[in-house]
Amino acid sequence: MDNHDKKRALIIETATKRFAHFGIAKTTMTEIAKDLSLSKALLYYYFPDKISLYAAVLEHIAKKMFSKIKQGLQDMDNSEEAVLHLIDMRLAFTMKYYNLFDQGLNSLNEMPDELARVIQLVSDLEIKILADIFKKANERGEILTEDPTQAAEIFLNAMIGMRFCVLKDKKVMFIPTKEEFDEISKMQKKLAIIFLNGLRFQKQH
Amino acid sequence: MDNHDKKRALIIETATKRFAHFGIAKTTMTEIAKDLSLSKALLYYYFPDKISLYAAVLEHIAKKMFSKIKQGLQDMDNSEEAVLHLIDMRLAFTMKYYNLFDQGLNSLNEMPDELARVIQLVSDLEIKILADIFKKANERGEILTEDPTQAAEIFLNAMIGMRFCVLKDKKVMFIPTKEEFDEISKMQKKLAIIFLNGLRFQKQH
DNA sequence: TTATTGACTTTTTCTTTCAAATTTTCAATT
DNA sequence: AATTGAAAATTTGAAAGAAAAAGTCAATAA
Repeated sequence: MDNHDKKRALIIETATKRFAHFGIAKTTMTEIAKDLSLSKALLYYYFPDKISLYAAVLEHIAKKMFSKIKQGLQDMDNSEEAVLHLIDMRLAFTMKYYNLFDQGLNSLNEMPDELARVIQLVSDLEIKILADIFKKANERGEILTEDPTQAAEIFLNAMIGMRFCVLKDKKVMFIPTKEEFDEISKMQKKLAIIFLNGLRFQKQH
Repeated sequence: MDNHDKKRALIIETATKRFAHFGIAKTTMTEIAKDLSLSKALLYYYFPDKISLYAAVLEHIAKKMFSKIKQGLQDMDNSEEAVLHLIDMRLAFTMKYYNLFDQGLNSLNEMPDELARVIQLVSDLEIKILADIFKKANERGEILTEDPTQAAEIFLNAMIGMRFCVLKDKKVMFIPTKEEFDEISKMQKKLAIIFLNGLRFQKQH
């Protein structure tokens, strides 16, 4: 990693703290520059605009999460344990970086290309991880899926989407409480168990 | 049904057209009154406020949908067919009354009590319908669920939530297109099949 | 007593304006 | 290539006032 990349990484690291805590809207480039004791203009030397820096931060955190998930996955020898681990790690990161993840999804206006790219990338990476879990389970004979990637996609959409439904009833204005996160997590795990069970003898069609 | 109730029903019917097409925000009480050729004040004689009228419309449409679902359910003798039918009917109504259903979920500010009540009611009704499907399937020996209501809740949260995830990637500003609705529906059906399969030999715990 | 209304009040939303904050650019410097 | 200060361009936020919409009520008709 050359000097340029090192500095970039440093900026990302610092920006992460601000973005994770206050979200993109409540964080200014001036603040990030001040945190790093350098000029705002220099930030623009390393990142073309605020959104790109934000996207870089998002990518960084997501990859950190995936690396942690994969790490835990090494010791695991059955798919149920693996998927529940994925859900747990997801919950931990979502709670810690709520403002970060929230933004990308929440904006109703048009999404900048760079951000869209990162979100797509992150989504693909997560599907891949889960698809790999399914593939291994397939090999072990635990389940029987012809298309692990598709199954992963279905499961992730369902599991992640649950969040919106569970929170819908309650009046969740800002950041969900620990209890609300736990409720979501519990639901997601129940879904996971039934879903995996459903893959055991999936009908071929 | 006495005169009072008849008039109420007429108001609801007329209001439905406006709300379904323009949503609650873009529909005024004056417009509804004009449609009915009566005074705005009279609307307030029948409904305490705009939200209550909106809630009544929502309840009316939801019950219409559930009645249609149940009707179709009568001829069906297996759970998969039944659940797929539920998804189809849901799609049809969601497409037709998109602006209607969208509102309740979308408002980030606090939800008025009356609207919350109706949404809860509608949610409960749908859970009951699906739980009944599961119970019947249980009796037929198709599946094996100790808690059909809980299973229904999990499935509905997952299935409905999918919508948000599937639409997230794409830039869906306003009303989703037919294609997007179809994509969601396809996903939901795949989930349904795996989920039902997962209930066949559910682990007791 | 119930249904209905027009005129009224209150509340919310929209528009405009303007200053301040923030993002973004750039020529000059190390 | 890395860095900066200063300035331009853009976005945001507050204030104020107008317009629209929600909601009320005393009077009237049936």
